[in-house]
Amino acid sequence: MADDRLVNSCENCIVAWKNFKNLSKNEIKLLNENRYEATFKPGEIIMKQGSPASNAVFLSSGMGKIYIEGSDDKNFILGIALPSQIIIGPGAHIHARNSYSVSALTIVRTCFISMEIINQLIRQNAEFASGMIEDLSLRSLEVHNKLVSLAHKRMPGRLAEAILYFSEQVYNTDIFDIVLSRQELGEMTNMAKESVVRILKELELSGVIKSDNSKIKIIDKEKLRLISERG
Amino acid sequence: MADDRLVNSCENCIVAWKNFKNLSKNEIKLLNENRYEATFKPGEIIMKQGSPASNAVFLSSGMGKIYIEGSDDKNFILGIALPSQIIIGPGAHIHARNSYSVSALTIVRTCFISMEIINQLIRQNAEFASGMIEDLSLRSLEVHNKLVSLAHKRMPGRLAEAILYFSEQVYNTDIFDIVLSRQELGEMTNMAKESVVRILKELELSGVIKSDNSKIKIIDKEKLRLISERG
DNA sequence: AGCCTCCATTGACAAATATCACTCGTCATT
DNA sequence: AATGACGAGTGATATTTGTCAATGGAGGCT
Repeated sequence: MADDRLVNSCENCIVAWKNFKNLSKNEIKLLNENRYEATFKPGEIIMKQGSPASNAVFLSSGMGKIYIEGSDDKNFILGIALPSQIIIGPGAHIHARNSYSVSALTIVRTCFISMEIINQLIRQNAEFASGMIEDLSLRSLEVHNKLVSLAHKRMPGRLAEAILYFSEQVYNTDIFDIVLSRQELGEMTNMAKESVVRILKELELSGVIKSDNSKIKIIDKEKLRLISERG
Repeated sequence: MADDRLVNSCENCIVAWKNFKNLSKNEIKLLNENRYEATFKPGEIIMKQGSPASNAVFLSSGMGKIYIEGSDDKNFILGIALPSQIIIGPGAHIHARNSYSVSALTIVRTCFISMEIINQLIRQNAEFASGMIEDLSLRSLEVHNKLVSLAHKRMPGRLAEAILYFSEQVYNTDIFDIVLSRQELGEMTNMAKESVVRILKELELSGVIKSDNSKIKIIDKEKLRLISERG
């Protein structure tokens, strides 16, 4: 039977979650036989906050926006979903509900793997469980950092931090086309879109970055880092 | 050999972490033989942010303050450490450093258990590992909530939330003596101590609570909840 | 008793940030 | 080519919140 899936197999997948390295051949096979692919267009919702967390999601290509939906359309963007990560909210292990939503920013190709399989692997493979703990801890640390950032930094610091995030965690270059609108950049740094615009301009005037519409170029990374750290 | 420790044994400990229920008799024995007790006076530091996360801490009595130390003495209080919880930062599973500090608010009696033991148990007991994942997830969810709260709520909402937290998670009653100073209440809700005072007064004037120095009494819980949720 | 320190409280003011109202492009659709 | 929707950008203004300075009370220590 021909397999017309986009990703041939978990075994040789080059964007597999690092923790899958801890699985045996048979366990990988189990994964591979129980994964489902789907492709999303920009704007489409991949995972919906509050709905049953029945699957873990993995991106094989593209970028997603991970965000918490608050009341009155006030969203908070936690970060960008990328390949090689497991996308699964902390709620999955508690009440089996998604703790956040994920929507496609570009064309996104995904693999879905049932939480039943994931939980089975956790129970039967201690190294895998450890890897899951590590991943959860890492996410937790990131959220801790966000918390401190929100609590202690003023707008320029938070925006500088976001720019560094995109440069270092998402694009791995100092010049990039940012996928987020000013509005979304505001939802990520907790500021009004007008403030994003103004502070972006300030950063440009002080020679730290160059920003033209969606294009952002970091001119003085050290200064940017200083602004990010000083708050 | 006489054992003069305050807690007789992990086996019949009534404030044990719930996940220890997943351990076998032998594993409990291992815990019990490798735990160390210490008593702290108010103000003393139980766990220091940045220092090696060599132990998990458990309170057998008293209350602690879990806080992140930012730059320039700007702390952020994450919550109150209580008995029956495991106190261990997410950093322990990543780079073996404490992600936050914990200091005693009252006289605190603690058990320390080495991370080596904890990690060994994670590796050899899948149920225990699952329980650890659950705990981490729960903490993660709490921090997510804090994040949304900070980002979307104004001061009265955040303070109302903190009061409800103390009422429901810490004291389990509607009238209590709060252990935190106004300053610390501010560090928990991200507001200046003067603002804490002012909003406490507003809440009192609108008949939601009664507050006299450290004594807080919730008069209208529904209204308080409304303020907390509406932001 | 007198002194000292810490904390709560208050009022006046300043700083940070949001909101509103509007203009201007750009791009897709008719 | 005209229309409309959406996002970027700008200036004026309002709101929220922090900072500063000062006062007073409670408790511990000499």
